Amino acid sequence: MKNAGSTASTESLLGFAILGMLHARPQSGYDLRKAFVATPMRLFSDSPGAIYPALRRLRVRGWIQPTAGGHSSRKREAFEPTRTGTRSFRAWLQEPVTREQVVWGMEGTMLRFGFMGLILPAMRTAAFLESLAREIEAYVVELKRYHAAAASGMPLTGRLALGSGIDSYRTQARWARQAAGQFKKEAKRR
Amino acid sequence: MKNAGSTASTESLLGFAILGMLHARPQSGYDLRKAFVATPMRLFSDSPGAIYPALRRLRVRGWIQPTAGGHSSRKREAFEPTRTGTRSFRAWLQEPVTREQVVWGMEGTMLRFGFMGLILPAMRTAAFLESLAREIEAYVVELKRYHAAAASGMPLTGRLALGSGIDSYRTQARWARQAAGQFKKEAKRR
DNA sequence: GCCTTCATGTAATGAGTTACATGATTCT
DNA sequence: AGAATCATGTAACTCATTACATGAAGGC
Repeated sequence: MKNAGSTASTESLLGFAILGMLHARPQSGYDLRKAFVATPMRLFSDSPGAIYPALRRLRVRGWIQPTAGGHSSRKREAFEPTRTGTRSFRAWLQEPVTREQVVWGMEGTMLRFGFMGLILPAMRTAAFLESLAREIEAYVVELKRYHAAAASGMPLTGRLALGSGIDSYRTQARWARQAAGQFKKEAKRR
Repeated sequence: MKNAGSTASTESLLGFAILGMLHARPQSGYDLRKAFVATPMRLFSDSPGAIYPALRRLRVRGWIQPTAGGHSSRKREAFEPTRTGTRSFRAWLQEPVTREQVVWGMEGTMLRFGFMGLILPAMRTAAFLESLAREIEAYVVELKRYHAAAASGMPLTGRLALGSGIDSYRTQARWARQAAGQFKKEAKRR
């Protein structure tokens, strides 16, 4: 589904998801597969045909490397992020939220937010959430305009679907505003 | 991103989106592109490299055909659904809502709902919404369990992201229940 | 020794993305 | 006539999907 939302480096969303997981803890491809089925990261594929090629891509880019310990007893090869990997990851986390990302689904955006706590200070996270809220609110205005204008000529279900979408976005915008406040407070507190 | 959610016939979500638009009104590839940028269907690609191949696929399957009138003045070739196309479309609309579809994003599901008013009776729509609500609610239970269990070992942002996702799902489930009620009433009224 | 699970991979396929190509039509 | 827009298409590339292949470890 189009791009992961990265302007600079182009890597798939799955790639960044893996990179993020490796920032939490060095893991093997098999570990990642298990995590992808057992956690809310189910959003991502657990198929080896997706994960192992992604791992190779990341390795070739020099973003991850096998852990120093080498594959222990069992033939498991765990990976950890390299320094450039962490730099790329941080850059990805800090990319501005675009309208496109909001329109094409919030998976990537929420994934970024979920990983932010690993390596970004609270202030950055607050800024991210505020830009997210702004983008969503702007998009809601656009959607409402359309909803009002094109109400006729659409089946009832179409109008309801659109209305439900608008509501979801508004809820998410409110949430982002409120969470941003929390992180700002957190940033000041310390 | 994985499948459109069809068990029987495999056609991409874009393909079904196009098929649905053609049920509303015969259109050319160019018309569809314009609609995809100008309406909330922006979710779909407006790139010719996606739409024209999709149109060909649908034509080869015998689901759509050029309109009888032929391309009027300008070289526009409008398409309309065939009888088998409508049958496939109706079958797609009526496919049960699966957990996978809920996990992998509601785009396909909401798209189906939005088109339902075109060719399905209110009773069917109500049934669809109820099965949707059931699936979402079951998934929310799963997510909550994970949220409670894995609260530790996740960064704050991760927990918040998960919590926000759960809230969104709950809101959507409530909406589905309420809308289902409306359609049931509508079905009885006539 | 055999079977299951662990663990990594590859091949074929399908579909979307970007970017370019190609005519036809209307406007000025 | 020349420019802009209409309208359809193709080529190269990327990435995920399904399904299959391979070998090693450990349980019985």
